[in-house]
Amino acid sequence: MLALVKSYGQYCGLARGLDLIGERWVLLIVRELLNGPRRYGELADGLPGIATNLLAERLRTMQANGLVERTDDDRYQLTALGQGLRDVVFAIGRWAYPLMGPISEGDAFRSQWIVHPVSALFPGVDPSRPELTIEVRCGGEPMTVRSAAGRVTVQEGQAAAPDLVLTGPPDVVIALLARRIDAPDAKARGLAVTGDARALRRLRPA
Amino acid sequence: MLALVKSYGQYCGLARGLDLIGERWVLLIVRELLNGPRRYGELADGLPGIATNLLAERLRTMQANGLVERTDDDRYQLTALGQGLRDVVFAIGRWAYPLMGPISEGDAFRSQWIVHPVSALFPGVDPSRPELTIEVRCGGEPMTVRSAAGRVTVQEGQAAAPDLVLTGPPDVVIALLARRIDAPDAKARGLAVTGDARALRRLRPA
DNA sequence: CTGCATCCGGGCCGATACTG
DNA sequence: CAGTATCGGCCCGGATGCAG
Repeated sequence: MLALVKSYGQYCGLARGLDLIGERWVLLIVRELLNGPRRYGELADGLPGIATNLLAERLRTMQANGLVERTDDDRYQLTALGQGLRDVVFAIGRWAYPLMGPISEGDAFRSQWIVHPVSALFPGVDPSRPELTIEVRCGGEPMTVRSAAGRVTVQEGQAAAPDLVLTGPPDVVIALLARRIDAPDAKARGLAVTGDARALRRLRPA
Repeated sequence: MLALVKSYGQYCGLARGLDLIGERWVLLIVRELLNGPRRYGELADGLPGIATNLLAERLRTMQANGLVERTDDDRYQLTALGQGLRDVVFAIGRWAYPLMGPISEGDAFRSQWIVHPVSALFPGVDPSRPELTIEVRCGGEPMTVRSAAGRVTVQEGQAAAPDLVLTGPPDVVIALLARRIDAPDAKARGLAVTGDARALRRLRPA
């Protein structure tokens, strides 16, 4: 095996982990694959800014390191080891979230990027959560947030019969779901609401 | 400010976080500083393999990004934001720990690197933990693991009157503390024990 | 001696062109 | 669609210099 990646050569768990995930783009590729298996072109689209040769090389290295494998239909998916990085991705996201300002002009955005922050807002199972289906439109493909049987899931695609449709910038949508702002504030910041926004209050306690 | 670091330019919490901590060596510098303020030379010693110019440049960037600040006596220490990375460092360590084999010849090691894995073994407060002081010698400066008032702490330096002294390779010491192996196995793998190793059983439930 | 700065060779990154 | 080939430039790593 070619150890192309420069190892830190330190007997330390953090250093060993960074030998596998410390290179540029690796954790962002993991972010995309945490939502399920993806084709090469889908990954390239979800990683604006990556060069095609780098994506190919990273996928090869991640495969050699046991993070990624190919499916029967030639898509890429995380191995069990790769799935274990969910906690790492969420830990970094939680840490970085407070220092995210409003979205700026030069920032790229993909609608699937709201899956992790929204999932983090509604962890685990809470039977007191109401049945609720929300369609979110932040640009690109619409996303569906569904609360059912106490569990909240986020999927790509529009909802069949949403109770609520939120259309606007991603930072405003997330702030509203997190109840850091209320509906009038969100509307002042560019959000359009179809349906009864008061349903959100029962989804997440203040 | 000069944004020297190449940003991913993605409106995503993970990408924003990696803009600050994704560069090589940054999280390892955080690892060192999580144990308290350090001088430049101490950092260099705790980061074998780093080039001196890189350490200086990283510290400057981390200071500009609000992760690190200087103390009155010109040492480096983490800001509140930098301290928040403890969860990230631990998440990566937990993930990577299972894929660490025994220490190999080319690996560098520093005794302070056992602080995080040992701390992770004994989280929070547990009143049922016995009062116990263990001196650990894995090479370099000895370390002291102290269980007092239900809380386990790890510090540099030897203990005044340890109940137990463990001398041997770091992987064996940690495996014994984690109770993944027992005392006879540990001795077979190069560990020397002074005192009654049975005291460890009360420190951590099987 | 500590705490960096400078210099240099090689490799990685990023953009583009190209191919089955 | 799914990569491979190529190339300029920047970053990394190692050695050395030097000021307080």
